[in-house]
Amino acid sequence: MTTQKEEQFARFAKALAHPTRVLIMNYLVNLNQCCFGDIHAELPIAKATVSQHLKELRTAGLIQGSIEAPKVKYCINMDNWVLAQQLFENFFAQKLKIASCHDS
Amino acid sequence: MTTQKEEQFARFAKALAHPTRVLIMNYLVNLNQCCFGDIHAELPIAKATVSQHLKELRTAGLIQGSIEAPKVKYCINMDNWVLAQQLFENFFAQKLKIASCHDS
DNA sequence: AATATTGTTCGTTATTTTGCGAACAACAAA
DNA sequence: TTTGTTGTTCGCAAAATAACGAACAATATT
Repeated sequence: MTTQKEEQFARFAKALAHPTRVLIMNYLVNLNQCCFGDIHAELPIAKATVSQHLKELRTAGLIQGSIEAPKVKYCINMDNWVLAQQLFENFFAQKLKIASCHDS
Repeated sequence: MTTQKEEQFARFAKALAHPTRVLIMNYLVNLNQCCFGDIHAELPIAKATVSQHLKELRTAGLIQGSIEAPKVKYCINMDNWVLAQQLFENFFAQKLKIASCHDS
């Protein structure tokens, strides 16, 4: 069936499968520091929802957070960022052997 | 809020957010032709479920199918494959400005 | 015309996701 | 010690996803 690589790839893809989470990732990539409040301020949604999206990104390993009381600082998880980058690069690097279909 | 690019990125990511769909994509990338039955034969799941996954990939624009009675031939959608490739490449090409956090 | 092959669609069930407000926890500040 | 700030967790509701068998549709074959 599916390989470990495919499972991991799908896990990363799933974490990125929501516009809000993509926005959060883009936001984090372009900052050298930011806390929950900064992220929440960027979004038109309740803080409970923001917290939940952050949790999913954290669970997927794409970000990490540390407590700097009374704030919580978030950032990209370097190791997994690189891993995800490689997985997606490999995925799209595959040479297509297509005799393209018509229609859709 | 979220941009069109982010929306599209999330849509592609969502399509790739399930191991079975990743497997289907990898399978299609490496063949120059294949029909529903070939894909179904690769998977340990009911054909109704396979059909549903194919539909999602089709809706997301990553694949396309054409009828070659009585079979249905599937292949990668070139245009959107390239688009997705670019979106993911741009996403991961962003230079990180990280003062990394600790913990997780 | 009857039958077989190939996939899709329908209807159902179970699970997960998304979103919110309210309650809570942890710490800082007054 | 009381109050304020900052986030997380809880409980809930609505919607979407995943999976299946059965029924169906379209075309080949006999």
